[in-house]
Amino acid sequence: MCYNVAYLTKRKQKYAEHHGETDADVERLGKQLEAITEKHYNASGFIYPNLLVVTNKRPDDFQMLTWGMVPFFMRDVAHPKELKWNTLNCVGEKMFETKSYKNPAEKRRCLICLDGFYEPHHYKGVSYPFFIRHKNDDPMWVAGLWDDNGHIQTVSLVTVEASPLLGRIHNDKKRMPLILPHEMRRDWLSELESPADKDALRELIQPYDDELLTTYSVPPIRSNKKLGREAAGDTPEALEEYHYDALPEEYYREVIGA
DNA sequence: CCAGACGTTGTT
DNA sequence: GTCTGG
DNA sequence: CCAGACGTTGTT
DNA sequence: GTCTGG
Repeated sequence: MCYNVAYLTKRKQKYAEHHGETDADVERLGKQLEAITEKHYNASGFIYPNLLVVTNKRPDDFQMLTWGMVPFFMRDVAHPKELKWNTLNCVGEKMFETKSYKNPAEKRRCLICLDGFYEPHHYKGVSYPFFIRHKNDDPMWVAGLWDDNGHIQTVSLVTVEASPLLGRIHNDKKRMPLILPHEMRRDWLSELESPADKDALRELIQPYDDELLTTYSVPPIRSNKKLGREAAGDTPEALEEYHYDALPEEYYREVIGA
């Protein structure tokens, strides 16, 4: 889906430590995070939550932007829910060519800071939610595009072709968020000054290294009779591994590759 | 030319 | 604001 | 969340 | 009234 995410559910300071270059940076970023009270165990994009981001305009600050990008030219739209089309995700491979994203792709990129994200796995006509995070629980730096139409600052999450592991999990659409390797995250925010810069940026649009990820099935976020389990909602339970008897043990191993 | 779109992939 | 489709 | 739909699907 | 889809 790339429509459900978790952030700030664990030690806030980790985000500051990962992004700050100096001790002073880390301290300042840490203070910014302390001021942020919003966090989500499982937020659906369709409620248009705020996301924790670092933009190219302010690469050394955390900010909260509304999920669902409202293009700058939609001057009379006050909120993404008023848009007539879906801007929660942006297909990374096409971002320079699409009308709504081309401008943000060139000038307004950002990092979305996550603990992890959810993808649906389809088995015998039923959809099972899986959570994906770093094996070592590091924060995830996901590519985003942002915009400002004079009323609201908004963000779209960039997606890319799925890696082998994510393709087995998200087995109908085979897409995943564009997760940036930690050492590449600031490259996503760099200014484009030449065609070569644009090519370099395009090079970042790759599936992530599966070796760094772990994934497991979790309870449904909303009630769903087919899954035979109470909904977890946006609570700590949403992140906890939950085994579905309908999915054979052997099948789990094949999918997850464990 | 001009009206209309502008986007992506979930679930209950 | 800019592209697409009729 | 909230606007919009709310339905079915023949052949020898 | 309740489900679906964005």
